[in-house]
Amino acid sequence: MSDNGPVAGYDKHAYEPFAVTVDLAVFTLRAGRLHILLVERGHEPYAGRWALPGGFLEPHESAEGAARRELAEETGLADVAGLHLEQLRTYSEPGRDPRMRVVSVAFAALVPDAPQAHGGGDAARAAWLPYGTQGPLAFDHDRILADAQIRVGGKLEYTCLATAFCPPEFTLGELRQVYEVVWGTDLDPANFRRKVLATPGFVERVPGASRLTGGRGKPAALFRAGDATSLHPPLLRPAHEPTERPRR
Amino acid sequence: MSDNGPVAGYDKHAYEPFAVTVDLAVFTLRAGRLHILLVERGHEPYAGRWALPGGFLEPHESAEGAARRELAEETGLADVAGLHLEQLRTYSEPGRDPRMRVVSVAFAALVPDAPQAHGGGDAARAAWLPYGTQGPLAFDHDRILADAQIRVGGKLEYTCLATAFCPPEFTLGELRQVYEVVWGTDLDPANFRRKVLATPGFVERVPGASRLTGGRGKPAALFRAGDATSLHPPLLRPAHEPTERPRR
DNA sequence: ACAAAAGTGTTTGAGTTACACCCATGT
DNA sequence: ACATGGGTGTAACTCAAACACTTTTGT
Repeated sequence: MSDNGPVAGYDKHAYEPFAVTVDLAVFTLRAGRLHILLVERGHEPYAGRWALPGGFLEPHESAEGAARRELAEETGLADVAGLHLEQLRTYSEPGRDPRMRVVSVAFAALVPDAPQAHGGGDAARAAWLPYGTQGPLAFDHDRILADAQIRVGGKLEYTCLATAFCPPEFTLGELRQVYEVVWGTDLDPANFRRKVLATPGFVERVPGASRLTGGRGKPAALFRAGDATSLHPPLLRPAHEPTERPRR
Repeated sequence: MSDNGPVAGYDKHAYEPFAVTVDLAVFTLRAGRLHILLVERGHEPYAGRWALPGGFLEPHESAEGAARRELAEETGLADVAGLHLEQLRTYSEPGRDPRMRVVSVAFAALVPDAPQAHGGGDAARAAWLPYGTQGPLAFDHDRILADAQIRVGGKLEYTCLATAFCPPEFTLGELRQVYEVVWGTDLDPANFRRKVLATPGFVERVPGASRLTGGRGKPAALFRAGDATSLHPPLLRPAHEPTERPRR
């Protein structure tokens, strides 16, 4: 952005051009497992491999705009406007695409329990796969996906992001399951409930309504996502390995 | 990255090329204030305005590589390898540079009390300015800088990042000052000390040595940065609006 | 009746805050 | 002597983990 680069006059074609793309890690919760949206590549390189959905930036759009457009095309969802879409980071290592220099802005998207995936506008096959079963992906998409999963898991701790996985109305048990599935841990239902309700604006009660929770158990109250976005104090993930702490 | 874009054959010059640059928000602590490294623009647009240092990606380097190269050029520091450099996000709105389509990967860098800034390899003037006194910057750099400051402040809470502002050996008072300056709050020295020492790997004692703290007061023990990177439990910033707390 | 999940209550303990107090140095 | 910042001790408080217990459904 400064003029300290080698080109002072911005000769548009003097240098090897960079292609700029977006890649999307689209997560959903289905059948109690974290799923990820993937497309199958039709040609080389990596023909037949799964890859993250994505595509080129068009001249008039920002990376966020391109990501939301791709999200709509690949998921087939009608109202893509309300979905959570978050820029992750940009991957720019030379050689990450063998054909040319591609700089890719990666995004993470969170969608409620998903409609059928379909191959977007073109012939590529698209599918929701349980996270962890996807095998090696094309390009550096394994790394992007891993980075995305870490980011999403971390953001659950200090944001109200978890509601993005839920339908418009949900029970606290469903909300708790979001944390349990993404973190791979169990949470105490009683303490979770207190914690969520003690955070103003995290969720709000839907008056009157309640939902039977799959047959078993007492019917649960329904909640909507509130207008809060951050979680103070945070909802900390249980310590994975209990830290051996020296006492004085 | 997928082939869902409009161009299947990767014709390198068929599209308006994107320029890819890096922009750096370089922070340091000097004289008890947060300072930011800026360069003065020599020509239009925004001639005479301050801007973040940065420049074009060269064909063989990643954004991280370009950022570290620019950091070395602009700060004049010898060992730029150990400095903390962190990708912030990518700014890609069309029109953010009036001349052409520029996609910029922004980084935040943290350096210990700084040597003289000098204009890098070219004629641009460079200087350390106290954060907040810089006036409107060129392009969208005000926003990038604000985003960077928020990110750095937040990361102090749950990472060991604060040592990146310190020289190789430092006192706990100096480390505490990092938090106080970046957050703009005062911290209790006693509790801060306990908190830092209770986190394994945050700092380690330099045996024997101690430093006179600018003349006044008891000589303080010296510490080095440890090998820990994250802070569990976090060192939370005091509540911004003081919660009405019943006194004992 | 039993299992299962929602929801409430209570105990306990870890961690933080606030502040009192001593220590070592320069002026 | 006194101011200044380093460093230790401690009581009060807050919050969250753990778990017992009641409620309401389906089988």
